[in-house]
Amino acid sequence: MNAPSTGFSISHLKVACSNCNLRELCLPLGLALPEIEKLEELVATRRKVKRGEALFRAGDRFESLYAVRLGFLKSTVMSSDGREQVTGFHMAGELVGMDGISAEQHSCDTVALEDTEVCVIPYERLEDVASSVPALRNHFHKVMSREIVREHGVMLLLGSMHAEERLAAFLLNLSQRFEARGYSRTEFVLRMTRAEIGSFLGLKLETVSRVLSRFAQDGLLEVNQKHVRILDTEGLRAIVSGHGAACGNN
Amino acid sequence: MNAPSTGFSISHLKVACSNCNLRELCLPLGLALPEIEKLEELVATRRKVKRGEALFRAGDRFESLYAVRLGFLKSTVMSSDGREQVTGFHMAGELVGMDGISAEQHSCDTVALEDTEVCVIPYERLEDVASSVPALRNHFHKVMSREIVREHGVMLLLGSMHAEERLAAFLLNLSQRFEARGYSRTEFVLRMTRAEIGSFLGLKLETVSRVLSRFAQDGLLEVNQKHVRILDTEGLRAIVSGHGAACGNN
DNA sequence: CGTTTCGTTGAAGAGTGTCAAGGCCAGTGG
DNA sequence: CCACTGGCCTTGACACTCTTCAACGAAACG
Repeated sequence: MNAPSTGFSISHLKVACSNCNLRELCLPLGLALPEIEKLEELVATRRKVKRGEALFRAGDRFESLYAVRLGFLKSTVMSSDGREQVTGFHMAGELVGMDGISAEQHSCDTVALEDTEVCVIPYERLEDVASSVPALRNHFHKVMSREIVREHGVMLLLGSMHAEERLAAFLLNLSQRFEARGYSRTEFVLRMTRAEIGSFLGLKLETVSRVLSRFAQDGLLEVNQKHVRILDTEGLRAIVSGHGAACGNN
Repeated sequence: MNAPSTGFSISHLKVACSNCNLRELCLPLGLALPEIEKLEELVATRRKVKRGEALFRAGDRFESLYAVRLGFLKSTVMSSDGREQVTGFHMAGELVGMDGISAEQHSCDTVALEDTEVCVIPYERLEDVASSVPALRNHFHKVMSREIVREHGVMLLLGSMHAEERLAAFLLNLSQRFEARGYSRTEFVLRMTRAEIGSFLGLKLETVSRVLSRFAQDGLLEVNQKHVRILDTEGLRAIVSGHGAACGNN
């Protein structure tokens, strides 16, 4: 029963949400012990996804949701004529796969941008457990709702912001998410390419590159390929809120 | 107990989902009678919203979801610096308010574009009923998931399409939704202004107007202010799929 | 260590936005 | 009934942002 810290048994894979350091992100607060136990039954297995591989693809039968344990992924949708759009980037503690519920098959591809590990949450079981654990059900609904709200924010960004504003908002968002996970708020590595950032932000990769260079030139940040250090968070905020702060009109 | 078909009692307002002609849109298929009864208890009241009034506003405490019975609404989000983005238009049979679940308060405004009537679905009661009626719970999850998928589509549109493609996709989407409700697929009235269309599509109202004129000139449709008649659905489809079909490259 | 992928930068051009003027329509009040 | 008003829509001219095309440099990978 008690797995030694060496060894690599199935039971070791079978997880302990209760001492997962992501539980504040994944789980509702204040679950009683019996509830946590039900929950741990829920998470059947883990799954590793190598960089470049897909966790699932559009058209795949929907069976499970996935909680990212570690790593980094992107989701993309594709139009009938082959245009691709990155709809989101996912990091530890986030839940992916909810797009699949509606049609019982996935509607987007979700691909690892670095070696990634996820907890597999069989959906049918989740439905069962959720109906008997109100706090979990509630939490699940909130997570879905939060995704809807997040996407509203992306629509605002795509629909009404300029390139510089989009990039600034994007960097601040990443910054904040890293911070919430205990990483540096100001210094991090971009797991995605310029083209992927561009796709997400509705820009071409050249524009992304140029704007990053401009930010660096203006002393807002340092960029070295994928490595970013934010020097002036407030400056970025000012850019998001209608260009440079000094510009009162608009 | 049995309300006469004349009269206008509360019980009459208290609604019968079972013979609502929108039930295919709102409800899961194949509910047994007792389940439908539970469901009818759920829908406490109706609410009328006059043109221009808000069903709810960002910041309002979240208490209920709303099923549109008749009318037309828009949802908008607003950035801290006052930019507004229309995130969706809603018509009969659609569920609105799901943005509010995550933070227990709404994060967008939802405003009637014409006199509208909604069924009020108190959320707490929905959670209760859903946990004991699997089909309903399932359906609810699907509706939320569908909203996520819809928004992915909007992100694709905003992130990677040109003005003409956006407008064509928008018109086809409306067309299809009207058809699903038994209205004409080819002839309808736009309930929103050019500015609202533009906001939704990430374009300025002038661009919307120009593109509509161009479509009319190309024989794809007739436009008369808010009245639209689609003449060439296939032509519009061709535009959505990478500009004019004849244009093989790109 | 070559090959490939990714990133940067420049110049030219297309697509939208901006500004401005005028037309159309519904509602209002004389 | 008609003139007036205000909101909405259309159209033109011009400016500007972003894309496109192209070349090159830098890092990653086998």
